[in-house]
Amino acid sequence: MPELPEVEVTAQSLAAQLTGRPLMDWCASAKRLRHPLPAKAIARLMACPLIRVGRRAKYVLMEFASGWLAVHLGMSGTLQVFRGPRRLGLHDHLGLSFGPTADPLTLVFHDPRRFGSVQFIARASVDADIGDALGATAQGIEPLSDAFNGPTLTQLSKNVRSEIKPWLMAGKAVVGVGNIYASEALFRAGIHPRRRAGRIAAHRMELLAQEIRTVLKHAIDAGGSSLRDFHSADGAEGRYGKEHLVYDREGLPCVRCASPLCRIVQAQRSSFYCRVCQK
DNA sequence: AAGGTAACCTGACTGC
DNA sequence: TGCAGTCAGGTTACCT
Repeated sequence: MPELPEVEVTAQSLAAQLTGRPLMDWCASAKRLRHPLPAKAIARLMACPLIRVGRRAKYVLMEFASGWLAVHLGMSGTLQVFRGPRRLGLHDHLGLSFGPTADPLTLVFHDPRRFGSVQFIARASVDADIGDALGATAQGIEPLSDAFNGPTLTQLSKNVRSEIKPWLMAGKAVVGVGNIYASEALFRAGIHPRRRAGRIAAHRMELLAQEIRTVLKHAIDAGGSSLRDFHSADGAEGRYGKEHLVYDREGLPCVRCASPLCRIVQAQRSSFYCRVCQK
């Protein structure tokens, strides 16, 4: 479910509801996620205020004085805030209760497929960029930052022989672009998903960088894509799913030229594109 | 270095 | 109604 826009919408919602509140209690399920829950670190955060909530790549970052809780939503994860205390239900893995005691809020991490994770990143272990501590998919440039533009993307793709779509999704050059938005941005830029990254002209890379930003911003404004069951931390549904131009539209007419859209598989993931409009 | 493959999981959907 | 097969927004480890 969650690519950058869904994670951003979640982080913004958590920030609005939980910033400044102290962690008062927590509970966890016994089922294991991609990483074991950092139980000791969470225990040490008791009574510590949540300084702020942000995002890096596809990670939600909850900042405390001693470090960050980094939550990855995997394929099916959600973070939702509930008023008052709340027990963990089926597929809930972590509950964090924030004060004040008179009016507590409980944050619940729910993830049926358990591809998600919760890690603690100690402040002391971070040099410059927290992305370095988060793994291979968080190394690249944030696509909504000023540092992300055509010339930079062109520079990074020099001599890269990988196909553009898997390269975009790998997170080494740009982070947060997942399967949906990679397909959408490439369609809007008129670039075939199989084209070699290092063989795309600078002016087309410029357009691609622009379309990546456009697609992500539109999705954030719409509250995220709502495939299956995405909803943000306040329970609202994303509406971007209705705006997909190619994703999950195999065989349907291209909005530009009306020829049937194609589906191929790259790096084990479905790619959707128009064979006429994308070269 | 880059590509392929399998693995980690549950749930929704399709077709027989 | 049920059962088997397929697919899903992500990441990582291990092969060639």
